[in-house]
Amino acid sequence: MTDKLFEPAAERGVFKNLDVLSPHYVPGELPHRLSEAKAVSKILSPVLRNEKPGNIFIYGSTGTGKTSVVRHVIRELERITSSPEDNKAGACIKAVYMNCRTGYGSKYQILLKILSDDSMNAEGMEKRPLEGRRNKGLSGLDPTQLFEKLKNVVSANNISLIVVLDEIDMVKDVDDLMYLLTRINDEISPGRVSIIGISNRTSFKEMLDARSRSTLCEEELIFRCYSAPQLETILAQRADIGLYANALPEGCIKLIAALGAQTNGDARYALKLLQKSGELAESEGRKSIKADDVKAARRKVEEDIMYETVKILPENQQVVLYSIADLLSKGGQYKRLGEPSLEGVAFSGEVYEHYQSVSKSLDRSPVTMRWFRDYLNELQMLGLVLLEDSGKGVRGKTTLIKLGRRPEDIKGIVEASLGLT
DNA sequence: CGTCCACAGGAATGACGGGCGG
DNA sequence: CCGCCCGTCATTCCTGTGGACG
Repeated sequence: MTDKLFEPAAERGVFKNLDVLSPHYVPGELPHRLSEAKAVSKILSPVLRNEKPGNIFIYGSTGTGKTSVVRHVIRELERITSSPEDNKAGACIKAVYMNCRTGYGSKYQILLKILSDDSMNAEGMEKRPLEGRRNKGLSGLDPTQLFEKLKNVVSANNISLIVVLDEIDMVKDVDDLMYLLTRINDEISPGRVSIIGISNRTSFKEMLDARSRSTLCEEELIFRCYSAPQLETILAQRADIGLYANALPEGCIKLIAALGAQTNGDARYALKLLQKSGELAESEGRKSIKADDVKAARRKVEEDIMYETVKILPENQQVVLYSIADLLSKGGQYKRLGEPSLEGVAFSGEVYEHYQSVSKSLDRSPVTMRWFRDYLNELQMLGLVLLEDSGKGVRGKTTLIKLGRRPEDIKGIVEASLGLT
């Protein structure tokens, strides 16, 4: 029983406000991430005195609040600078956030984004006599010109520019980008640029060259996974705002949190689990979630998450993934030489052959070996396939390809994404 | 032991489409 | 509307590497 006698009539039985469960929602308070938020704001605080803060590299697996914390701190920073009594130094802070996975995978695209971002063009820009007319929207310029342009804008307006690069491991020429952005600080007197890089890949740091590593990692933060009790608080907080009272029994919170903790302490996963559980309950006309809903939602969530990553892949990559799944689901092993067959493993050669015939049957023209290999590596980066160097004994030099889960499942997901039958 | 096979991944180059100036 | 300059995707060519085999 709630303390209210009458609940307002609602179409939905469980959800009051679904937005709250979205991964993009940044709550006013971040449970269990206060010290991280403080650390970030402390590093950034020089910006309020018009001094350059250190670059930050944030590392932590998915759903550990990296993005939320950064957005939260930036939001706070913007609030402070917009109030004259808090912003005594008159600092002009521009923060540009982008997720490098979605369309910002090269230094060019990133520079373009920074320059075209609303916050860079908002007030002030046109008024200053920095270059006369064409200030807005210039693309079709080469990177060095973009660079000069950015320098001018930042310097002429004494901007403290904070570039947030989420999923920074997805940008191809990071080293170039790092060099470019940090060089601005050497070449201009007023104005400064600092970088916040976010990644969930451990290996990323090693991929950087020594120079850009030391610049990016001036300050380093590691976000640890959430424990089950921590996830409980997070879930309870969101349920409080997003769900009707009593829609989520205590036991279900614990269950979802436990499952979330098993899945790398991924809050995003846990929240999605909550959402799907609620939808299941609603679909049966109930007003509260049962443990069975949660269990049933699990599989759905995993498929959903995978589907999301597959869906945004270029079609060619999807076809490559499909070929792998298809071959492995048929138990593909290397047949040409009388070699020991390995369960669930395929060689790059045979997969390429299969890919060619799959492409034909889909009425698409297959790409060359060369690109096929690049796609394979790309899929590995995304964690969709496992590649292993065939060490000794197997064959000259080849790659062993495996899938993280059942080939049939992946096949189905890609089929859905490509719109096959 | 040299040669060939099967593959990895760098470099050069071209086709294509988008925004911009005229 | 056209030509220009860009980035991206893709091909082609190439060099390197390691096991297999006569």
